[in-house]
Amino acid sequence: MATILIVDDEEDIRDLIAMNLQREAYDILEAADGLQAVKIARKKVPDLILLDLMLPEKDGYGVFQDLKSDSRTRDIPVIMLTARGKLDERITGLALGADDYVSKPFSPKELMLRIKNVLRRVQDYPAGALSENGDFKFDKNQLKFYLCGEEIDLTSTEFKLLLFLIESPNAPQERGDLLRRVWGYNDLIQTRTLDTHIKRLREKLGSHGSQIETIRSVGYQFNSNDQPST
Amino acid sequence: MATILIVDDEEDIRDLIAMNLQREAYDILEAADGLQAVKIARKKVPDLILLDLMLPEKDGYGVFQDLKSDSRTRDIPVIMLTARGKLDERITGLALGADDYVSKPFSPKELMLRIKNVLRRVQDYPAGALSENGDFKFDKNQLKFYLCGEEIDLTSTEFKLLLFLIESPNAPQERGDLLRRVWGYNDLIQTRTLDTHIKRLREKLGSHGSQIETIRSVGYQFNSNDQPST
DNA sequence: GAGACTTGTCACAATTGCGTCACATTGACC
DNA sequence: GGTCAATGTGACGCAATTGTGACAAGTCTC
Repeated sequence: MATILIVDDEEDIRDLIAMNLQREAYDILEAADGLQAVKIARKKVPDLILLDLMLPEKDGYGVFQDLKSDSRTRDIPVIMLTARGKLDERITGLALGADDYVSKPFSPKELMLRIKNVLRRVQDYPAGALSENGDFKFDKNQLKFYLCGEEIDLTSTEFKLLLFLIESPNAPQERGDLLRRVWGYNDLIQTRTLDTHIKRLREKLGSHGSQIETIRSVGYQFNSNDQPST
Repeated sequence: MATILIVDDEEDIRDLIAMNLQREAYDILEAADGLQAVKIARKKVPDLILLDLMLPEKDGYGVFQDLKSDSRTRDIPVIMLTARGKLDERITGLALGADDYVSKPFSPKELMLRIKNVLRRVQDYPAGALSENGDFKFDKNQLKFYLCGEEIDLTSTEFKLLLFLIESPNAPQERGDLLRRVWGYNDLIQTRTLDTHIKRLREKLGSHGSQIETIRSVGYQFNSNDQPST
């Protein structure tokens, strides 16, 4: 379930959003002014904040800055709502770091779409969808792999193999296990396929390729560079 | 002039609407049942559809679904009319994607207001109907597509396909999902239709065609050139 | 009903992933 | 240092996937 904080004093917008979203099991928090919003956001961390820039008491941008300056709320995506769709306001909002920007009047459909788009980023990544180790980062949903922030194109076999190695770092993985888990081979067959793929992986990893170590007569092992937290 | 399609078999409502609206230069189309409504809507694309859920022949929701599953009418705003103002019905309607919902009995003034509200969104603020990514721009109301400001003629299938890809940029869209969302295929059927349409799209996109990337054994992905706002 | 347009399917070409092989290199043990 | 098994490496070929052009059926327009 996603939690959304709505910062707005107009009831109809709250109703609209509540009606559209609650059916899909969203948890709605409400706040009529800025201070309260920041307070709620810090207490129960929402997945998304819907911020109306036309607040009665406080400047919407100020609330936004407050949220962004607190580490507990800094990384929550914010969708801004404004009465006017002026370009310079839009630019200001996006420049400040808003994730999206919707001008009133808007259709329910549009708002829902934007909310879902933003939430998709959050919800598509349930715990475990991202796997990370040092400079190695996996996006298991999108089947993408990043090395030092740069996307590296891996084939699906390479992806599975590297992921399996990295999820058990600093421990040798036996050939038989690798063949079973990555290729689905159940019999202990004799094949050089594994070695060839290790080679191709090392190539694609460049200087980091050496982190895949050969354990003679056993298999392969990924050596993490991560410092164990002391 | 705005064009409104009224799907209703109660003459008084039609009269009411006609009287109120024609003075302000609206074009009224009429349909007494679902099939006819869908037919008219496809032929002469209205700006707004007023759909009575209490139809004699067909289920109003069914008509709605029909309209929404056709690319030519999918993005026309729909106001639902119902005799009952139950909240769950209202929610069902809005969840399905209706733009507004009016319960009978209603005052002419209220209905006019809602009609004008919806039309204003479409006519003055087409923002919700616009989808944009880099040089790619969609007008979902007019079903038009612009590349670098120039209109490119897309068929409705091409439009749906490209829009779906672009609304989830930089992420692979699986063949199955595309076939389901664009073609409505629910079974995992084996077809080359998708590939053929991708090819036709790439052709029409010219040098930008390469932004549609093939993800082997998975599907296709649209690569955005947009810089993420920092 | 003629003609233009859209769209699904097919056959064939091009591409890509991947398993295997031959040979080179390495490392353990004598 | 010699020997042998295990692994590294580059090349090759098959099979699956995708690109491409043509075609025919269906739909809409006039």
